[in-house]
Amino acid sequence: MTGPSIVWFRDDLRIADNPALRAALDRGEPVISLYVLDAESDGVRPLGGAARWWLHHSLASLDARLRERGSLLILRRGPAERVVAETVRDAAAGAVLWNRRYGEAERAVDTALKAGLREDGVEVESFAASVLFEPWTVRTGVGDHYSVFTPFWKACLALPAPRAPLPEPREVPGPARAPATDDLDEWSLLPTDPDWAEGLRETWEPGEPAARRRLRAFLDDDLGSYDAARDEPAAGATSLLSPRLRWGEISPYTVWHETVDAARSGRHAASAHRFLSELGWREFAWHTLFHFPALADKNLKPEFDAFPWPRLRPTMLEAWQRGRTGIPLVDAGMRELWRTGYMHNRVRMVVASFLIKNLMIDWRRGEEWFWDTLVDADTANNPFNWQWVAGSGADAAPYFRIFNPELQAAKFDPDGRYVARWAPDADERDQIVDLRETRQAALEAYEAVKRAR
DNA sequence: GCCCTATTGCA
DNA sequence: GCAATAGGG
Repeated sequence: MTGPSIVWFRDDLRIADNPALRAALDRGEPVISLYVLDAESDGVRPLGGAARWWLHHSLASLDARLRERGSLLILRRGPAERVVAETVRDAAAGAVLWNRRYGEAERAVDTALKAGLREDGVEVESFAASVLFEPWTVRTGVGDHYSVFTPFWKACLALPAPRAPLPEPREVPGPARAPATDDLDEWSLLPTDPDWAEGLRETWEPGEPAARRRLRAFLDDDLGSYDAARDEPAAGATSLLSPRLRWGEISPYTVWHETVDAARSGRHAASAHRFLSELGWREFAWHTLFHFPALADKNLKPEFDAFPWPRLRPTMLEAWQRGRTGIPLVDAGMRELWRTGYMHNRVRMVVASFLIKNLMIDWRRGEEWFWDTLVDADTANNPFNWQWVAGSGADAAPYFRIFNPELQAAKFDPDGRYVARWAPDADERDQIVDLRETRQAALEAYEAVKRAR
């Protein structure tokens, strides 16, 4: 069917290595780039506050890049299945292209839309773009999915290497008459009353060009120290790519290949290997979500349903959220998060362990807070990693592995630079719980899980 | 991807 | 008295 090609952008806000966009350009018809803000489809999780901030700026950046190339980004809001179908009808489009999603609710939308459009004679095609290995391609010897990371990643690495990234298009010709679009400002994605985004503006530049520069700077300047320093929150040794990958401003294929190239030309084999395995954890989280769609709600290990969470104490939860626990490393992490929409990975593990094991608050409350405050939270990695810390997840830390925030600080922030930066006053506070007593109580509560096994 | 405790070896 | 290490949660 002839007629313009619609590229439905979702978590892939880039023009380089975007197979759906590439396929649209190859059709030779004008291209309509569409983004749908969908808070209505069944089971699709509404974005958190920090995510909305990032999305606003990333969409603005994508629109600017499309305008430089002869078109623009069309914005619509509403349930995606209806909105995309309407856009197809209004534009008399001949094809709709998108990059695949792996959550259950998202797949349901995409599958229904695909069927409906094909019935109307519209070409529909989808592509792999946000994971290096799609969930159904990685199987154990007996055909199961993996539940332990190391064999999972080994199996991935034994598959054919991820394809090379596609080059960035020079032109994206739009139709003579562009379809109607919403005004991005009308979506009110940015906070106004109050405007709490100052720290985010100071910290981040969303958008594809900045994402590419960040990868380059990381590989050129920081890769060498990554393996040794990645666990030190004050070292600045990590890639800071997580939000860029979450929004698809850069593709994992690009990260993969540029990292492999950097390692080939340098002496950073151990660091490159380690960094790629972090991409592997990201893959593992998406695969786990694909096979266990209730990841954000249900314990992956059902015996954890027996865990005796005490009645929620809102003041404890709030002290944690605001960084007022009196535990320096915990407060530093929670304030970094509140200010910047980000937290160093080592500190994420520490604050999560503290919430779950010392405060005995259900991991879901922590997951919700991170969902609302992190710029990089996605529907797979956020719950996956919370379950990992809780002990209820895939290849999780055993429950009895309880982080001691003071020892973690001594080990990974020995000169106290990170704590001094984010929580210089934390030492003056009373600690809201006794680390030793609460650790013991958590170990005793864990007995219920062991009995339920 | 950990922490705690007890024990051992050495001073 | 301390550091290193094993064993177990």
